[in-house]
Amino acid sequence: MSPATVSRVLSGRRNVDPELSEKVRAAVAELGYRPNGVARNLRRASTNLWAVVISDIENPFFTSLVRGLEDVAQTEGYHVVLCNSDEDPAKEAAYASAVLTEQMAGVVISPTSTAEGVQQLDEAKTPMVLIDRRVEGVEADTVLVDNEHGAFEGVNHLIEGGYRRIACITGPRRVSTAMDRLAGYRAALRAGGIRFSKDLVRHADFREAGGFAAMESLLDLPEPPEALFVTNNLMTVGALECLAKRGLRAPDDIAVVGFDDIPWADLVVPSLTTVAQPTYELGRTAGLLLKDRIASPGRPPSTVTLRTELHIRATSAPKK
Amino acid sequence: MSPATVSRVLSGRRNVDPELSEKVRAAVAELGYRPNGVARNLRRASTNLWAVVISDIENPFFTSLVRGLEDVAQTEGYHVVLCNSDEDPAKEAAYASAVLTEQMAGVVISPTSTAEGVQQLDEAKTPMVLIDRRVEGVEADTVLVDNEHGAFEGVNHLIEGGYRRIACITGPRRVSTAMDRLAGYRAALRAGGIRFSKDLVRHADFREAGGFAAMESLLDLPEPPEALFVTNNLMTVGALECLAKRGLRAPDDIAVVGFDDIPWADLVVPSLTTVAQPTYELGRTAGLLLKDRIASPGRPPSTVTLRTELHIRATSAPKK
DNA sequence: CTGTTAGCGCATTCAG
DNA sequence: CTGAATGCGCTAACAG
Repeated sequence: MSPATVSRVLSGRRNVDPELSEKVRAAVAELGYRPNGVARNLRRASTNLWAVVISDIENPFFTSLVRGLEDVAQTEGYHVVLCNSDEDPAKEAAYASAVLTEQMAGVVISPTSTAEGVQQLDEAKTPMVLIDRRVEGVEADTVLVDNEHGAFEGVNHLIEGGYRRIACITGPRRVSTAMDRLAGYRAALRAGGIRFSKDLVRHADFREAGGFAAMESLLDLPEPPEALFVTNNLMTVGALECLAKRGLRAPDDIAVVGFDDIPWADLVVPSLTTVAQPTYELGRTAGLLLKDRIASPGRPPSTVTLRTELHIRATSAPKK
Repeated sequence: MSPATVSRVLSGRRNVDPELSEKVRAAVAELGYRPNGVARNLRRASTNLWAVVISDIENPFFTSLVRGLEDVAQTEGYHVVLCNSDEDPAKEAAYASAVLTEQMAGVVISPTSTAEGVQQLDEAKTPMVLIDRRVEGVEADTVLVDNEHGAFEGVNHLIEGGYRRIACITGPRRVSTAMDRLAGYRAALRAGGIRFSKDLVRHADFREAGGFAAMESLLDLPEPPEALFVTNNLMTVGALECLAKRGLRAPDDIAVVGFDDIPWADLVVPSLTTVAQPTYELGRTAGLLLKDRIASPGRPPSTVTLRTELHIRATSAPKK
């Protein structure tokens, strides 16, 4: 029997005599034969690996997203390689390089501020899906949430609760997500007839320590805010820690709305009001887009925008 | 110039004339040449991939562990492939099979109850590190925590708080971790002069719903417990949800100690007392063991046991 | 429908 | 120290 026949049977080609096919299967079972995936990859000039490049798997936002992606990958016959960029453009670039040399089939990536790796992959025409953030000058499939609208809803909810002096802690200016959410904050203020004040806005780094420091600086204002909108989960945690350290409580001393849900938010007291993102769906959608991109590389890129959902809990209770 | 020379330069062999070496580097930069990792893998008969097979990346226990592993992998030049087994032996076996056909360099695995995949990998002599759980009949490098001692400390802490009727929700009988922690619970009762009662023990499935159901059944006892020890984080969350649903509060109605920390446990009120595991270190240690195993396959297997740490917070306040 | 053949790109012989 | 030649195991193209 020829190797070609075996190959055909094992790759599930149809044009093989059922009888021969059965003989092959029997022999395979008998000998415990196992195809060599690496050789197959070399021949096909592509692997069955997807890379997911995110800033940190320890952030629950990404954890759930990765889970969604991995579920799609599994049903489509791919494996997911986990890459933590830690928001470091150099690490992102290093992983992009690895994607190319290891001939991975595709990439799902949340770009760092300079998006070095993204550029590299774009030039190499690697199947790629951007998640969470847009990148100027790169035309690629993208999965986002309605950041501006979500922020609007969160801040508007505070305004409806009677708060007017509302601060905002957002992310770096170079990150689209930070700017989109800030825009939603401004739009809500405008709609509520509240004047925007630069003094109540802080740009931090999307991390816990950044949120902590920003909160400190806001509390040290001559006239501290009576409510706060924070544009991601880690900075929200940092801000809450700062409040706890100063003996302040939400919502009595300052009302709080955060972007991104945190695990088991319902259990904690006082429970945190959030603009929740459909994180699992984000990952799942990215996986489906990547699959399509691989199947038809020529197709024009599409952007999918998913909706956020305001989860009203205790920290945003109306002003007394 | 010959391909062999280029190969030698790029793999950092010493025996190449510095001048030629420089010329190669220049040409590589000039032409934007990129070595083909897949071909290298075929030739070397091994890839630079590590698989990490865990039940669910959405469980913070595994998230942090994977982060620790990935950090080691990165410094050692490996990539981490993420595999969610969902405690399903069939999925575990499927991933084990993929590890073999894709010629991955090693595996870090948290075995399911029947450990089908683990057996497969063991027979194939794949470099493998077991985490979190032991497997009967498999001699492999293992990273554990001192489960019995950790459980002892947690339960003893409740006893010292004046509680005597202490229940325990643990995991399946086939999982070593569940039994080790149950043993610690029994030992603490014995040391405290409290009679062990089977009626106060529940075996659930290490998931949220299981913890919820077990809590219900304990609360429905003619004489419900006054304190509770739960042997993992998800079941603890389930138990707390059950309490919340019934309008009961910890520690006033029932004191609670959980195994595994949960993210930002300090922020929540009432904050949860836990037997915390060094999850990042668990992953890091597994990575270091795997590296050593790959370097010297003949070496006898070793087991590393890390210490848990009792984090005393509000839900275990002494009995009034 | 099946067999023969060639070559993917590299690392490793072995000669020189 | 360098170059030429071989083969890792598979699949695609072609011939029968």
